[in-house]
Amino acid sequence: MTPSERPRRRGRPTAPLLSQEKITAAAVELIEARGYTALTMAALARQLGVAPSALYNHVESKRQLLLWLQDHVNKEIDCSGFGDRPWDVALESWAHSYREAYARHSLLVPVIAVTPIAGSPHTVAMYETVAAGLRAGGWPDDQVMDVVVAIESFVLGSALDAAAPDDIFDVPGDQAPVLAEVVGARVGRDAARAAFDLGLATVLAGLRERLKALAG
Amino acid sequence: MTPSERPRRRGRPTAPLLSQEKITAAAVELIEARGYTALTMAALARQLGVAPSALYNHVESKRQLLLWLQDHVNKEIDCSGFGDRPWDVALESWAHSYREAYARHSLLVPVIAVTPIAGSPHTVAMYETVAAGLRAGGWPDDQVMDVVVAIESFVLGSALDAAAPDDIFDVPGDQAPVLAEVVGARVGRDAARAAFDLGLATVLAGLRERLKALAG
DNA sequence: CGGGCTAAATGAGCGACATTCATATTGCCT
DNA sequence: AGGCAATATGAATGTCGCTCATTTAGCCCG
Repeated sequence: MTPSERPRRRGRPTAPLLSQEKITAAAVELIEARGYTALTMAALARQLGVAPSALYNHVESKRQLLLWLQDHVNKEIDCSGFGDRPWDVALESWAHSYREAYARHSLLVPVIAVTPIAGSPHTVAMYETVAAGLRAGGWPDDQVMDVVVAIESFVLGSALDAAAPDDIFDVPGDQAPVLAEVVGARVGRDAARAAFDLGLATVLAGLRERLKALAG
Repeated sequence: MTPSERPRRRGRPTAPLLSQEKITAAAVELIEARGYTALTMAALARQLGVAPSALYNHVESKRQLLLWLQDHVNKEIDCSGFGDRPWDVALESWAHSYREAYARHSLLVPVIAVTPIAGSPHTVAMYETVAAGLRAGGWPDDQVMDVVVAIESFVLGSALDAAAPDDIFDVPGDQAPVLAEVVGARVGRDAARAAFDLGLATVLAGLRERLKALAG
């Protein structure tokens, strides 16, 4: 049987079929169902029941779509600690939440790391919250962004690392004996997670020390 | 005037025109001259005076080419501190060198973060050196890779950050007043560099403290 | 010495994508 | 009622990475 072709209407529909919200939601659905390689403009249009070219009435380019996705992801990052908890505690839970979000969206990392935040309202809101929290915690204005960027760099690097296969460091023991041994010494655990936890704890300890030195 | 078509030979040449070294070198040249977007298989073949399909007798895929590039880049990272300097000093200069290398090759970051190192001899050698250095510095085997990965995550995240435009955090002051202020408070400096230096110093301080606690 | 195997090139062409464009249809505003 | 703007369609385009049949030349082996 010929599949009953859905009779697509030509021309302007009564109500717009597309919008930023619908497109972003469909993209998220697609990614969660079939991963980032499945996110093509054609597949996205299909998901929305629309011709590929129709998307371009609403989104400038695929790159812009990724920025919408970024803002969507950032909306889910937990900044709630800033305000009611000490800056270091808030920073820690923010970093954890941030890493988890981008571990699931590591393909976005190289895009967002390089894109101005101005067009992304939730992203701006997040930075505002974090910056205000650090300032309230006693950090001088001219170091706040350095702290934010340093943590963020670590978080995004760790998110990439979390997307790596578990055996990424496996090597024949005769080529690199020490490496083979220390790699072997960490099997069993979630290695990427352990490295992140160690790194984050270390940075936070260092930051506390630094702020104390500034104040004292 | 018709450009004198170089008479390409068909069939097997007397001596191979291509090899891993030549291809990698040509790719580096191309990237340094015209950036990563110019690195296409066609352009690379052109650079080598060869048909695009000829490349595939020597390299499996573009992805593999990028891995060759990774190994080439890693060869230039300075690990000389390990062996003759204290572990923390060596780690610091390694991190600096590492970041500089990948700031110039940030497109490789998402690729290498996810690719097993086994096929890349210089990369393996680098990790072996670093692992041996940390062990010699007193780090227990089961934490060596966590330290390495933590530093590496920070370095790669910072390399991405270094590729970002300077105005990435610029926002209208009415939308995010605190953010606008703290961003304004760091103009003039190389912001990405400052964040990296602060982060690295902080991590190193934290690591020293942690190792002391382990020993004591 | 000659015949086949293999390495290494060529060029045509394919399939996936993002993106553009002419065109069509419809609602809204004047 | 007329016209404009919004929003869809589908065909077409250009760029890529990559494959394949074919060609040529050196090398090994009988």
